[in-house]
Amino acid sequence: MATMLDVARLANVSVSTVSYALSDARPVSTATKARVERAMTELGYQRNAAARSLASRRSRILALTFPAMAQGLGDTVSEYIAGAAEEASQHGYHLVLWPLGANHAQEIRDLARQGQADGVILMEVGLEDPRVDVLRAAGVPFTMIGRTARVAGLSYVDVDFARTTEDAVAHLARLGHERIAFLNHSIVSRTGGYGPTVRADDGYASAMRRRGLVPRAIFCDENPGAGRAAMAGLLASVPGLTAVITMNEIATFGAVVELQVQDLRIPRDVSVLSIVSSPGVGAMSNPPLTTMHAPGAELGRLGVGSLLALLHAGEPPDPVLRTCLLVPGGSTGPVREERLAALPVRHQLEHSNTQ
Amino acid sequence: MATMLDVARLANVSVSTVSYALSDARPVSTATKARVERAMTELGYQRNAAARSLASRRSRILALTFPAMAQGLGDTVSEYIAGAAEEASQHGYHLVLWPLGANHAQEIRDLARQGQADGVILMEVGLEDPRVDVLRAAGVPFTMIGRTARVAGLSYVDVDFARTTEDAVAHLARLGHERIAFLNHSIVSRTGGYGPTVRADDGYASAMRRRGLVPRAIFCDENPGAGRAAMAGLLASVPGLTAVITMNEIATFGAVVELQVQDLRIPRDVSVLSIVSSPGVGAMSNPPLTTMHAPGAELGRLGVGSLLALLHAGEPPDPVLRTCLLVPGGSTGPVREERLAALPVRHQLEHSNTQ
DNA sequence: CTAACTCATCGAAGCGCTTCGACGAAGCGT
DNA sequence: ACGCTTCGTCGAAGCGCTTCGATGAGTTAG
Repeated sequence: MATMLDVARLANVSVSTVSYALSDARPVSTATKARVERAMTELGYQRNAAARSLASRRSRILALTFPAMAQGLGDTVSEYIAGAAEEASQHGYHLVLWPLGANHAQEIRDLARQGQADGVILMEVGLEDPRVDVLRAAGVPFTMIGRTARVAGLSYVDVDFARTTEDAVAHLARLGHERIAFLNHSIVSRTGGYGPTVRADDGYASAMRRRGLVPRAIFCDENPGAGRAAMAGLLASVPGLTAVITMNEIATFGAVVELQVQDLRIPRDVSVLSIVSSPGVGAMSNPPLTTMHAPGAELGRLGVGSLLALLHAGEPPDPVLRTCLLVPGGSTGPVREERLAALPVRHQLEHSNTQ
Repeated sequence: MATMLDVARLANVSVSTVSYALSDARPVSTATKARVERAMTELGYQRNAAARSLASRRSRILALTFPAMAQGLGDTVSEYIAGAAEEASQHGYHLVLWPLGANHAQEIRDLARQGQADGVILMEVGLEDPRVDVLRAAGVPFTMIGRTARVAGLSYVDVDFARTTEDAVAHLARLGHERIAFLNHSIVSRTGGYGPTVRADDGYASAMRRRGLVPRAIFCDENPGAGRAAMAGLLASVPGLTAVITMNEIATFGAVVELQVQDLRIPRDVSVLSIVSSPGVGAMSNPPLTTMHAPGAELGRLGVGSLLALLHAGEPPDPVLRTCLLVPGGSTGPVREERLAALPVRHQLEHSNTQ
């Protein structure tokens, strides 16, 4: 491997000039820069990362902790990663993923203190996330995607669940729906304080009540079977149900099947709106689902942006919330009079769970 | 951050002794080692990674290139990552994931030449993978999970598709099945030369022919809708079909639904065997699918092992193939006489495709 | 009792870069 | 024409480790 000294010799300049030519930290004449560049390509030169980090005291690496979740990763996570990687490389940083979950707080801290990364991005943050305290105590710069219960002084970007659920309910209400159910993530995630589950549940309930409608939320494991069962449960307990908002991609597959099996047409009989999802996943169903697209790539970019701001300014930048945008598909439509008319007397709808 | 010099002073030894105490490259008396360790914990010392890499000329980092596939990641990939990470850390290495696909060959090479990693593991290798030539030409040590068409001199670990498909057919044949179809990955992956698709297709066809049975393979996109359609197609074109082997997790969900919709019971009427999958995913269906479990974690470990062997010996170690193990579930059972008896005359089964 | 080793430790020389201070050579206002 | 900046460049001092050769003390063989 050629070193900077080799380049300097070949270009007839000093090592420091080569360094400045590369970094633009001091002016270098265009003629010199050209000679340096020619020498570099001729030698196939690549700057040694270790020497660079050692001398400059920063690795130019950002780490994204990567939950190797049992459930596998969806579209959204992939988008997030791609967005983050792109933003990082535009700023001369390199994004790496660390396959370390929420229970590896110490390990994350140690790696950061070894200088393996200049900052860390935490994904899948719980309302009480042990990593936050550990990293804060160690002075490791970090940003979260998602957020803990107490966010004072922390840097984060997240989906605006309040706004997203409000928009979801608004979309359906505008189409005349009133009996709108919500199929959420698992009850375990709710009791475990997983932010999206909790915030979406709250947001949905508020949005419904604000309109004088009765919320009907159900929690559901992330698999098609549970989705079918949950949908069946909703149909049995909510007569005249005309719309369901889902925030559980895999379960939504099952829910759609159950509707088909019960001979209910989408969207003629029941509208389905899949939120915090993506049109790509929505397209897997028939009809393609109307979705509210999670701003994955954008959050990825913003997350990296926040971390870099924190790194350079030392101050946590303002948090960022982004709402999901409605992407019309074929699964939501106006409520049909027939279905409403077929209703018995008014029901008492309640908040309930299934595992 | 405390440096090694701080530790040395506190422990009243030289810097080199601290280094030897940490690395065991030379003997250090137990008394001294104890003093050094005490000093380290007292100072909360962490070895600086950059200095270490620079001085020793190796980063002790292995990179796993990580296809941020549109389709998201399944269980198997997660298992693979976890296995690889564990094996790496047992050998004092750190596994990082690089979100770079098959079209980022140059970038992977450059990062390696900057010393960002000592070696690279390639996932999702195609039969003609551009990364292989680039990395080989640059002298970057690498191992593959999966393999190219020509594997001479290359280091790889892979699923033994020939053996796995043979075992799958054998399992069903033992239960009396003869009309066994195969639901594979997409036709695009087949024509694109994606190894698993091609090798499983070949293996299945051979296993069938070896028994005098007629192969009936269908290719299918990775979504539930396509799975339903594919299953419907198979049922229509293969009268008396009693078993289907699937190697397409998401499509399998759809296939199972189609069977239910057509009122065919699993496994009474049709057996379903999901290969190169995992019991976890199988459990998402009802009944839980009998699966052939992809040896994800083991391949992860072996992949890292191969790469480390390559790094230390300089010679590519012998390739490793691992078969998938049958994990009984509730979706395969003996063929029923009634269904066989209901058959019309013998059919000609052919090899065909759907998108 | 001494030559020949082994053990435990130390000092110093880098690893390949960044960055600071210095220094001529221009350029500029007056 | 004078000091003053600014520009372009250089040399040297590290960054925090690893690793090599050297050294003295303790052991063992003959």
